Amino acid sequence: MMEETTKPTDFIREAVAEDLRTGRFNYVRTRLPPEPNGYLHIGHVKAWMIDYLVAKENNGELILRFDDTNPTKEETEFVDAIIEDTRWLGIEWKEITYASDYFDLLYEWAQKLVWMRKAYVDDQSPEEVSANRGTFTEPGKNSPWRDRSVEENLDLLERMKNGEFSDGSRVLRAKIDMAHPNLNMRDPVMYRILHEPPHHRTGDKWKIYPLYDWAHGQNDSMEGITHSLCSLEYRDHRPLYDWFHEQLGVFKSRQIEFARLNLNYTVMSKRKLRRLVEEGYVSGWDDPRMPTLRAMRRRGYTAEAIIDFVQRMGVSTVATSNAGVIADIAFLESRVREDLNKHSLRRMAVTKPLKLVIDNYPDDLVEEMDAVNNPEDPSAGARKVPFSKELYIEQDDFRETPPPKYYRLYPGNEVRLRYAYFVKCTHVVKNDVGEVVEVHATYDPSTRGGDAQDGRKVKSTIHWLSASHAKEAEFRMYDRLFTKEDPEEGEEGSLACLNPDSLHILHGYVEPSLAQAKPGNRFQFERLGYFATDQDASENKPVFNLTVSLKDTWAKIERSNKSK
RNA sequence: UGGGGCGUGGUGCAAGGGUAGCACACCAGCCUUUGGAGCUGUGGAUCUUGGUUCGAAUCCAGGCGCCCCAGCCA
Repeated sequence: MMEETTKPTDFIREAVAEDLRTGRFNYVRTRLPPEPNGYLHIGHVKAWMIDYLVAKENNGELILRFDDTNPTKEETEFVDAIIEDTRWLGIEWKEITYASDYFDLLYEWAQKLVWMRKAYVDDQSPEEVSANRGTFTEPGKNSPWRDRSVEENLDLLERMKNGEFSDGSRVLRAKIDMAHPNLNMRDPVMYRILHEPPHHRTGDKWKIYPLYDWAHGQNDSMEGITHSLCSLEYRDHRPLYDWFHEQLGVFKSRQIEFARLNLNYTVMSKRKLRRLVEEGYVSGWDDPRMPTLRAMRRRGYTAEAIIDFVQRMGVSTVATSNAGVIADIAFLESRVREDLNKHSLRRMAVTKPLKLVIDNYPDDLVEEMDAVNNPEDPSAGARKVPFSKELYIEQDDFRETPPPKYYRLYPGNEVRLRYAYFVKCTHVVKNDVGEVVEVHATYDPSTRGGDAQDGRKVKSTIHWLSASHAKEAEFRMYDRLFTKEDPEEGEEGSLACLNPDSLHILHGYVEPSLAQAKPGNRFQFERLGYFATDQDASENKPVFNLTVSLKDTWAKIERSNKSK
C-alpha cells in the first residue's frame, strides 16, 4: 500500500531536504513527544507519521520521548498504552526516553542561565505574575525581584529544589523582555514548585518541575533532535525555543509547525472525551465510537487504513479550526472500506431475523451450498453453508407492499438466495396485531447454486441463514457520536448534540463457523458491512462490532423516495 | 485590541509566472450471484480590490474573513 502512494512532498520534507543540502544538519533525528496523560487518538497519528516517516525517508532516527514534566497529570498506565498504540501502528523507534531522564542536566543548564544573569527567582504570587504580564496591547511590568544577585538567585533556586518553599511561592523565570509583543517572551516561567503528587518515574526526588518551554527545546537539543515537529499553536513559542538554545550555546534543533488533524462529527480534546467516559455516555476510552486508537482498533479499523487516511490528508499550515484541519469522517471510512474489501472474509449474518419458509422444499433435507470467501481474493477459497426448508432472512429484505424501485422480496416477486436458489414469495403469515411473522415462498430446484438454466434474471440477491443451523449473535451497530459536524459549535456545548442513536444493539444470527470467532477477527457480513468480533463475546454468543457499513444504494433511494 | 499564522469546488490536498488537477462526497449511467466491488461520465473552486507582467492561484499593496496566544498545562 505504501508503495502505491506517490512519494509525499510537503513543506516539512522540503525544509528537511534543504537543511541537509545546506549543511545545517548532516543527519536527521525526530521525536515523538507524547505527554503520558491520556490515550492516543486519530489526531496523534498524523504527527506520529510525519515524525516517523521524515526520519525514515532520510535514513534518520526516531526517538519516543515522553514529555513527563507535570506529575499532576501523568501516569505510567498511559505510558504503556501509548507504547502499545504506537507499536500497533507499526512505528519503529530507536529508543524510549523521558523528559524526566534529563531533570539533572536541565537543572545545571538553568543554573548556567542564572550565572549569565538570564534567569532569576521571582517571589511574586501566581496572581501577581499574571497581573504584571500585561495584556495583548499593554506591556508587562518588571518584577521587583528581577535584579537579584546571581548568588541570591542560585541560593534560592537550590532551596526551591530542596523543597524549602511552598507550592506557588516562587518560580524561576527567564529574563527577557516584559514589554515584548509576544507574550511568551515576557519573562517566561522555567520552574515551578510542586511537592505533590510524586512523579511517576522520579518519585519525590524533585520539588520543582520544568515547564514545557524550558524542558522541550532543551531536551531536543540534548538528544540531538534535528527537527522538532509540532502543531501550529507552538508557532508563537518558536522565538523562545530559539532564544534558550542561543543563550546556552547548545545544539540548535529546528522547530517546524504544521496543522493538526481533527475529524468532523466528533470531539478530540482530552477534557471532552473524558467527560463522555466519566458521565457514562460511552462505555470507556475504548468504546468503539470514540476517536481513540484503541477504540478504532476494537471497532475493527486497521492500522493500514488509518495510516493511509492520514497520509492522504497531507500536511499543511492551514488552520480551519482550533489550529488544525477538519477531515471528513466519510473519507476515513472510505479508506477503511477499501482496505477491508480487499482483505476480509465474507460471511452471512442476519441482524434482524424474519422467518422464510420454502413450502416446496423437503422437510428434512439439508444441502451444503458453496460460498466464496472473498471475491476480491480467489486464494481465500470457499466454504460450505447449510441450507434447509426454514431460513432466516433480513427484515429489510421483505416488504408486503414494495415501495418504488424495491427489488427485494415481496408477494409475487422472485429473488435469488445467495449461493442457493431462486425463490418466489407466495404469501405471509401474520400475528394477532397484524405483523408479518413468516414469509412463505417456493423454490426452483433447477436454480441450485444461484444460476437459472433458462437464463431468467432476478433483480435482487439476498442473504439467508438456515434457521436450525444458525448461531445466535449480538450485533452492535454504531453511528457517529454527534449529530453536528462541529459539536463544539453553539453555546449549549457538545453534549447537546450527542447522537441518541449512536449505538443500536441487535440480536440475530450468524453462520455456524462464526460461533468460534476470536476477538479482533474481521469479516464482511454480506450486504451489511464490515464487522469485528468484540472482546465481550462469550463462548456461545459472539458479539460483533459494526466497523463500517457497506455503501447502501437502496438506503439512498429510499431517502430520496421519502423526500419526494 | 498587540503579536503570530492561514485563505483553491462541500471536505482535504496539488499546480513554486504559462491549459486550475487529484481523492473523498455529490449526481447520472454501465456492469454485477453483495443495490457491495469495479467501470464511464457530468456539475461545481483560486476571499476581495488594485498593481506589476504578453500572461498571476502563484509576485507586490490595501481590505475582508478564519485560526492561535494573556497557565506556575502541554
